[in-house]
Amino acid sequence: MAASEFQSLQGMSDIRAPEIYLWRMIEDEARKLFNCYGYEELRTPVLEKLSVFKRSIGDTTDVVQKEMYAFKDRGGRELAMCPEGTAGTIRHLAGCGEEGLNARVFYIAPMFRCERPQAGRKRQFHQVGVEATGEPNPLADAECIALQQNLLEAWGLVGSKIQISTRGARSDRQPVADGLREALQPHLNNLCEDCQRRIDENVLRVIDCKNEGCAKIVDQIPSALEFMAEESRQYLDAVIQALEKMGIEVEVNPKLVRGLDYYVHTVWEITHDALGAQNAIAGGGRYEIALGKKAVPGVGFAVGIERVITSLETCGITAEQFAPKGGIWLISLGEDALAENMKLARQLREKGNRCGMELADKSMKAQMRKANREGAEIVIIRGEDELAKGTVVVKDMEDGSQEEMNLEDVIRNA
RNA sequence: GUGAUUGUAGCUCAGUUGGUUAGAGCGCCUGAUUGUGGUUCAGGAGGCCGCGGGUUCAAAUCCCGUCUUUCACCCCA
Repeated sequence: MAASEFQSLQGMSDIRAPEIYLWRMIEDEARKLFNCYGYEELRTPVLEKLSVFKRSIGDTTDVVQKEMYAFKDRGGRELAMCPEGTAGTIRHLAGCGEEGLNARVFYIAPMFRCERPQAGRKRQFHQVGVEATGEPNPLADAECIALQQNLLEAWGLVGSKIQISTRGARSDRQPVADGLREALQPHLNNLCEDCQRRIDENVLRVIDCKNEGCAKIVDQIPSALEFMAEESRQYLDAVIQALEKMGIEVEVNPKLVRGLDYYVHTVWEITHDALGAQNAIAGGGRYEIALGKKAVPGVGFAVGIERVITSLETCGITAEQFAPKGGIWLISLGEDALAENMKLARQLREKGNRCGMELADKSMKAQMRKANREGAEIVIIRGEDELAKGTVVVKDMEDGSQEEMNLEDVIRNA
């Protein structure tokens, strides 16, 4: 709380115990599950050439235009900190030749976006995401969504909703934009200010405007899907059918808009009510990204760890549940016992025991209090008497019982 | 980028119309006869009142700036 000259940056926070226990659970469960699905971990640099993001996410998107940490380094090179994970991943895979066109990778990494912080939005935030490259195939998309659902389940998250839609093939973009514009034209004067601007810049944004008046108008006009080629709609249907076979329910929402340029065909979003205005905990879709000679097709998703954590908390899942517990606490009475206990602690720790002790000469009462506070299950007491006899007193903190035991036996049974 | 909002002890917060040594609860430390925790009781330590300016005899309190917190818009995970 103490604000100082050397405080951390706005929207960037330090993560420590107990909260960190939840982070570790999330990461551990993710790695386990990704292994089951045959995904390998990929760690890409935080910094990339600015062009990587411009080219893949899109030059005109808000993410690139107003949210990135972009700067020139000492050599005048234009760089940016990754605002999302797909671009860097595909930049890597695009350089892997044949192998990169049929890969399954996942990442757990920090992302950076220079926006004003608010609920569920940090300037440094963290995502766990996957990418599976390969030619468009509805089954691949369905499997990716299945993986995502399994992931949320593995974390114990309940109450999330999945919405799905399609952006159609690239060739559908123009007809969709034209079609929507034409349909909206008669209502132009009734749209909100933003939408009057958006109708030219990015019609799709009009579709998901939260303004009530705009929403009503949008309900009256045909959905974007109706301006797409038949094959594009069939592709979405195939994904939905495959999901149904796996027992995964989705809500089709033609108004779902995903802003990044690289998406084609299937797009989806997971929302959770716990979150407030930023209610998406995960988003994904099929894409096509040209960062090399050949465009890399693939499908993937990313989950926001911070947002998952707030959602988990409303499910009653807390960090404390994953806190390390129990262990042994050593109590030393006198300097000799203290020195000997240092040795004992080392031996116990070498055998994998969680073991703590006071390193200063404190009263027994103080040491016992600390042992209790640290949640020790067992306390080992050593004073001059025990030292002389080669024994220790072993106390069970739960029921308060204690007995004198041979030091060797204690180490052997640890 | 726009509009609100916050900052006082380790934590959660009081602090009257500007006025003397800035408070509480929890936590922490020490004790309640020699080497035994979680309960109780007694005592104690601990504060650049976010930071920098200004007004005033006098500022935690009023004014300006700045950083930060939280929230919304925009957009996204």
